[in-house]
Amino acid sequence: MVVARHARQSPPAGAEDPRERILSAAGREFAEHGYDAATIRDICLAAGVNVAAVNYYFGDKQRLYIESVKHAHQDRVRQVPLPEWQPGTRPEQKLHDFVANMLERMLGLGQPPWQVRLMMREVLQPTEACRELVEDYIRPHFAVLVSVLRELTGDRLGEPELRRVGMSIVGQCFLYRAAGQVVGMLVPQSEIGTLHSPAALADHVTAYALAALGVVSPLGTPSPARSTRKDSLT
Amino acid sequence: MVVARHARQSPPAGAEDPRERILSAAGREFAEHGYDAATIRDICLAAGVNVAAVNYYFGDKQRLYIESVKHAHQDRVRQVPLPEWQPGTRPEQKLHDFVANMLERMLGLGQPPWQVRLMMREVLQPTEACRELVEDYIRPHFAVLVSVLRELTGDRLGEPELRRVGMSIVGQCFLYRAAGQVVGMLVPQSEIGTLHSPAALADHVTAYALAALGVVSPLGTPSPARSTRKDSLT
DNA sequence: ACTTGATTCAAACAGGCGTTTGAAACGTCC
DNA sequence: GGACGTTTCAAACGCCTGTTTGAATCAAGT
Repeated sequence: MVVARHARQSPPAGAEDPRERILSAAGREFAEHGYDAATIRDICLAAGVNVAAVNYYFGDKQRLYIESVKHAHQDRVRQVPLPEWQPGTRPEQKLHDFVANMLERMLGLGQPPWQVRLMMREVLQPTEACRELVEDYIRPHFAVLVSVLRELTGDRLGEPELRRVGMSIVGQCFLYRAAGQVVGMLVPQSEIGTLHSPAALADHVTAYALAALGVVSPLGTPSPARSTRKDSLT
Repeated sequence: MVVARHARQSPPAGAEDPRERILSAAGREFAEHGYDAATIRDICLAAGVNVAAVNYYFGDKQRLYIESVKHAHQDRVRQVPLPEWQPGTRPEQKLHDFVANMLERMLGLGQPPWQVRLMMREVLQPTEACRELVEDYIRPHFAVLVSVLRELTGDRLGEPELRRVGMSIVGQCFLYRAAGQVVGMLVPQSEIGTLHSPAALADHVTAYALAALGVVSPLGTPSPARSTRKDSLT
């Protein structure tokens, strides 16, 4: 009956903290199988705790889910922060960096990104945790994109049009994240490692946008213009 | 033990055919709740048949799922066929028609498109039914898009590059279908009915592509060029 | 009228699910 | 050492799931 209303009094809280272990295991399971198919028993087995631990620490499955989404979200923000630029950076470079950053975050070859898979589920079929995710994580990123586009276009386009262009850019990256397997079926196997790699896609999406906005000459014209892929931050 | 291996001998097969009713109800339930969360009991209740009917007609839940995906797919192909153009149609017009057609099919205000939701699930998390879906349904559509793009660019771009541009176009539409709710949170409420309506999006995506390919002048320039939205097939 | 096969149905089955329980184990203070 | 609040555990509880069963119903065919 005692519903564990107590601040954790082990401030170091290493990987030994059961609560942390449950959150991590739950995130992985929810990301892999979805809310319904993921079972508390599997989560607790992976976390090395008793099945009753979930009820003890989180109350029920739904609250565990919400907490694990927020936990993954915080992890991801810490791992891949928004890019920051020197004062004089040219906007073309900023756009390329932003797109490369977003693709790296979405397709991230760094580590098996179960956090992204979990958040993707939230985006595709929103639950209660979604609104928080948008406000804390997605909206700030999108605002940066729009501000970069504003820098690129001056005052030729209004804010609503800039948002629409921003959606066009995000959509291209989103397709590869959400429907990657289908893309892999439509494109010859030899191309997906080259023309559709994160780096190549960053070049393409950036060039596509810059050409559409008239900053560089159109795709396929002899002079591919300047500075869209000189050097990145890495 | 008799596993119902018999051709249906009621060729008229109106809405009274139990098999058809089960397929339709199953499609709706699977589309709404996903494979795991959808229950055979709910499906049979909606179809007005006994729970044992699923086992009788389809064997088990998984085969019912696969059959219902294919059924929805066939329905959709019949409802929204590929656009066909008069011999002399200009490629800019073709691109606009294609994009408008794809958006109409995805966001379709025609009828509550549970068929699309079901297929979207298959794309986002492929099962066995996915490969068939790609070969029969998605690949032919994509081939038409690439051929239109080839018409537009002549031989300035190779086939691989054309595929990548095609993905850019599909991605923009896909975002609105798959992540529509998040888009609705990022964009002011007043804009989603106007600037982000299917018709307006078709204009935008087409103009964005044509500008990037150098067919028309860039976005935001005084002369928006000619003929990108003269008239459609409807 | 009787047989035969296809179809429907209510009821039950075994198994997995989220959740609860009550007691044991643990650590920490007086 | 003993008392107390926190944490862990094995076991069980209902409930719901997909599936099976065996009899009832129906529609011809002979």
